[in-house]
Amino acid sequence: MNKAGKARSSLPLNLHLQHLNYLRAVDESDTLAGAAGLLGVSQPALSQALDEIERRLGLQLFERSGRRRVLNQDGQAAADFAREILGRSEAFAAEISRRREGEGGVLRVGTIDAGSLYILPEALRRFRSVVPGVDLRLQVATSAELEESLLRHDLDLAFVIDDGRGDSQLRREPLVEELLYLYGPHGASVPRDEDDWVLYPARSHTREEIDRVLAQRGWVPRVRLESSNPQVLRQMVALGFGWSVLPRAVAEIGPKALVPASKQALARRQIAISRRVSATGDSRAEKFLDLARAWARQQQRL
Amino acid sequence: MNKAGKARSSLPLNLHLQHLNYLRAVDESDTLAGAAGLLGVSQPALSQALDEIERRLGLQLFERSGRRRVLNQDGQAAADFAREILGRSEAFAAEISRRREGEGGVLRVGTIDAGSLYILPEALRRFRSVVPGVDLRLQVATSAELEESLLRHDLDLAFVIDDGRGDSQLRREPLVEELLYLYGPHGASVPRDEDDWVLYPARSHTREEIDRVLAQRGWVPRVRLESSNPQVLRQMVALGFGWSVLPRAVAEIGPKALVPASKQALARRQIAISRRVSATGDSRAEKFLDLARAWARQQQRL
DNA sequence: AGTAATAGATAACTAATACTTATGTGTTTG
DNA sequence: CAAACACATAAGTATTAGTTATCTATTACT
Repeated sequence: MNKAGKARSSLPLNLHLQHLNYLRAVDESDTLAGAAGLLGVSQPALSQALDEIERRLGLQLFERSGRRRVLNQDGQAAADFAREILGRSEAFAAEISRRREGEGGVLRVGTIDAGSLYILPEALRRFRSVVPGVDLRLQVATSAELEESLLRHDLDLAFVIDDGRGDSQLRREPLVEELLYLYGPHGASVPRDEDDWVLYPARSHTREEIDRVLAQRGWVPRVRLESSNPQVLRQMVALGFGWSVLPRAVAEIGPKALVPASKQALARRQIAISRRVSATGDSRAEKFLDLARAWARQQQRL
Repeated sequence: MNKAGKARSSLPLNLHLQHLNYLRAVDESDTLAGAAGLLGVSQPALSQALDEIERRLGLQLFERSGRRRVLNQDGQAAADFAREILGRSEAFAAEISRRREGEGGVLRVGTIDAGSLYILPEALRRFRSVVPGVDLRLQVATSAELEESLLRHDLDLAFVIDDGRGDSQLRREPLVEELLYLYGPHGASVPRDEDDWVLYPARSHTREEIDRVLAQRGWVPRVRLESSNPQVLRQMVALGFGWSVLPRAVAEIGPKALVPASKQALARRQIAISRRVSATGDSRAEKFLDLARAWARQQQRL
C-alpha cells in the first residue's frame, strides 16, 4: 500500500493491452467462445476478463440478450477505442522489431580521416544498403577530438588510433593494424641527412610513433610539411618534396603509385573502435560494428 | 498452456498501460526514485518494471551512465509512444466518465402521441438541459408498434399504454395513471342515444377500455370520427360534433377548454415505460427514466 | 411439448506478476 | 575519504490472469 503522498502521475485506465485485445475480439466475433478461440484463451478466461473490464471502467459494456452477451453502445465505443490503440500498438511493435534489427533512428559515427579516406568507405556503403532506415551521420576529426565527442554523447562510436592510454569511460576494441611504410622521392631507398620530410602533425599519435622509430635508426627528420591528410602527404612525396611514412593503402593505390623504400614496414598503428562503456545495446551501433569487424577480418586476410 | 490452434488475434505488445505510464514518468523525471515518487510506487518496483518492459520488447531502452539509467534513442521512442497512448487513454477515460453520467451517445425514445403532446415535453426538455451531450431521437407511434421497435432494438425505451399483457422480453413499469373524462358538445351532461361520438381508433387499447365502460352504462356509441390524436378529438367536441372521452390535460387546457359532463372520471388508462428486459445499464436511459419518474411523481401530486 | 445442443457462468485451483520492505553496492560529491 | 545518492538485488506476499471441470439458462430440433 502507498502510505505517503498521493500519486501525481496517475494511470488513466487501469487496463492491460490484452484487455483491449479481448474487447476487439469480442466485437469481431459473435460468440464469446468464438472470440476466446481467436484469442487462444479459454472461454471462462474471456468471460471473467470482460467482467473485470466492466468493473474497472465502472461502466456496463454489454446487454444480455438471453444468455448471450452483446456490446451495447458504450461497449461499442470501448471496442472502437481498443481497435485504435491496438492499431497504434501494432505500428509501434513493427517499429520495435525494425529497431531490434538496427534499423531506423540515428547513428553518429566518428572517424579519423584515414577512416573516411580508405578504411571505412566499404563498411559505410554496406551499412547503408543493409540497414537502410538509419540516419547515418559522420564526423571526421582527430582521435582525441572524437573521443571527447564520445564522452559528450555527441557520437555513438568512433574509429580512432589506439595509443594504449584511453579514458576509463571509453572502451577501445582493436580493429585493424595498419602497417606504415617508408616512401622516398623518386624511388630513393635510403634517406640522407639533408633530405626533407612530410609527415603527420606533431602531437598526433601516428607522428609520435614515426618519430620514435626514426630516432631508433638515428634519423632526425627535418619536417617541411605537416598534414593529417595522408593523401596530401603522398602527393608531396610523389612531387619529390621529401620522405614520408604512410599506409600502403594510401601510397600505392591509384595513379602515381609510390614505391616503398623497403618491403619491410617501418611502423605500425592500431586502428580501434572506441565507444562509451555505457553505450551497449544500441542495435544500430551493433549492426554497424558487425559490418566493420567483418570488413576488418577480410582486410587482414589480404 | 494453449494446446490446440495458434492464436489468430494476437496481442501486438504484451504490456500493461501501467508500463507505459512508467516509461512516461521516467522520461519526465531525472531519477528513478523521483519517477517512482510521482507514480506512487516504490523505487524497486519501478526498477524491476523497467527491466521487465525491456525484456518484453526485446529491446534495450536505457544506457547506464555510471549507476544512472538514461533513456537511449529507442527508449525515447518508446516513451513518445507511451505518451501518445496515454494521451488517447486520458481522452477515453474522460469519455467513460461522461458516459457513466449518461452523457454522450444516443438515446432513442418512443412514445404514444399523448406522450409527445402533453406527458413528456417537460421531461424531454429537462433531459436535454441536464444531459446535453446525448443525441436524443424520438419516435411517435402506437403502443404495439413501439414495442415491436423495442424488440427490434430500434428503440431504447418507450412510453406505452399498459394493457396488462406484454411481451415476455419486455418489462413495463407503471408511470402515471391517466384519468379519462366524458365531454359532450356544448356542455351537455348526458349523452342521448342519437348523439354521435368521436373516439380513439378501434382496436387501440384506450378505445377498448372506453367501449367497455360505455357498454356497462348501456351506451353503444355511434362513432362519427376516429383519431389517435386526442387534440383532434377535443377539437371535434368543441365544434359540437359529438361526445368523447379524453384526458383532462388535453380537454381542459388552452383556448376553448371543454367542461366535463361529470366530475367523476369515466375511465382510466395506465401509462407505462416499456423496455427490453435485457436493456439494463444504459446510463442515458437510466438518467432519462429518473427524470421521467420524477416528473410522474410530481404530476400525481397535482 | 420434450430433448439435445449451445452459450455462457461459476467454482476451485494454479501460475505468473506486480508489488512490498530490507539491504547491498557502485558513483558522485563536498 | 566519508557521506549522500542512485539504483540493484533479495525475499516474501497479495493480486491477477489464467486453467479445467461443471453447471444452468436459452435456443433449436423433431
